[in-house]
Amino acid sequence: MDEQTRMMQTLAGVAMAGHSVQGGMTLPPPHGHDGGDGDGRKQDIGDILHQIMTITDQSLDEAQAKKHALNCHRMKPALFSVLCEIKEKTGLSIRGAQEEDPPDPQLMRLDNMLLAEGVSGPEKGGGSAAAAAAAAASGGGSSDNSIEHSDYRAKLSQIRQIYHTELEKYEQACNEFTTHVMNLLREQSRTRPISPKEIERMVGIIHRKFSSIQMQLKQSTCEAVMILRSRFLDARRKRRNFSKQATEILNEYFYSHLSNPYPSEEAKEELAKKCSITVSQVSNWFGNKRIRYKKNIGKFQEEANLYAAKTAVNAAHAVAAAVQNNQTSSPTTPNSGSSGSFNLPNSGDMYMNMQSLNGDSYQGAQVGANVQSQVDSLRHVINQTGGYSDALGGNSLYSPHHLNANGGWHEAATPSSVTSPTEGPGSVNSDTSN
DNA sequence: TACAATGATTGTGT
DNA sequence: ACACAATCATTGTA
Repeated sequence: MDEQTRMMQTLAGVAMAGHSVQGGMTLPPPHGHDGGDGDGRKQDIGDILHQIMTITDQSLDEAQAKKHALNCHRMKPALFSVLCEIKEKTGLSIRGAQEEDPPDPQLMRLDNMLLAEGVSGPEKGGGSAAAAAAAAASGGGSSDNSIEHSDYRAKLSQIRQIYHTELEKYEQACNEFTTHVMNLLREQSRTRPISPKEIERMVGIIHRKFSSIQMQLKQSTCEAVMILRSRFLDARRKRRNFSKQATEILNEYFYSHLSNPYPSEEAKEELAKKCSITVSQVSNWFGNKRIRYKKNIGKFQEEANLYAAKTAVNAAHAVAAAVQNNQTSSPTTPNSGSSGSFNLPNSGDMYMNMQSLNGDSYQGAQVGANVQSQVDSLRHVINQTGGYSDALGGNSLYSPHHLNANGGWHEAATPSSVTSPTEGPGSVNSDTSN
């Protein structure tokens, strides 16, 4: 407004000084001769300018009519050239005030995040990559959780779709508005001088306005993604019980390694693969299992029996097969001497026999490990059938003999060093994770 | 709906 | 880095 007023005053001044404007310019058509004095002319020009300035306040029809009248006015070219001249002079200040927009760091951050999340990236690959990255970030790290994250990905792609449609809408609105304004300016350029630079500047302003809206969109999209991530990838919220099969496999391992239920990294991986869960899930499971078992052994007795019996059958087969394969006459009844003792000398001997008889140390170790794991089960079953007193009572037949006085497995492993050879190099089911 | 079971997280100790 | 213990939050069930 300040600029406009200034221009108006300047215009009046120039018109006066240069005598380039002649005659009155009131809407009733002016008289053709140079009859007016200075004051009259000034008054006329003032009227015209006032009309121009107030044109926006009038109704559309009215304004259109006035515009047309002004356009047809014989003084129009003269007035136009004066306006051009003034504009030329004042244009510098406008141009000087204009600055090239620097890249907004916040916008860049949002862009990067959206790209990383696969919202603004390429269509398909981005999403899964983001899901995988998110999975890795959440501590999973395995590729097995793709099924788990399908829901997450579905939601993510929903967000992505909304984001893109909104973005498109904004872009469309921006373009529409820009062309509208440009048309308007072009139209107005017939009545007032508008340089291409000015149009450009106006377009820039519009774009900036729209990009700020776009930034809001990006921000809210980022927020939505973050919420989604916390909802879906915080597994505590989205806990799924493992499949029956998986639980069975884990329990089988647990109860067949009751003396030392600490699967090695390799064993964990193996179990994870078998159960279609992650290694950390296996670790969690064993952590929970150990603690819960230890806390309430009585409660797990039945389960223990079940799995022990289950694996005992396998053990018998495995032992028989191993014995047959090795054509040895080793005893097939592993704990004939087991009277509830913690140490299982036979199992150790068996391993030793296997290894000494078998030239292939790796194979020997494997057989040994298998045998050892089955021996745990066998011992358990035998103890059970042999009648056990309460598990918590000191010297019971089936007691957590593998647990030390402190209730820890680790210390108990020391006296049962005879079983440690089963975890020799190359042992697949080695429990020596420490 | 209350309760148990269960997978995951957090804090602590080694 | 790992294990343990406590705890949380969800799921399954009677």
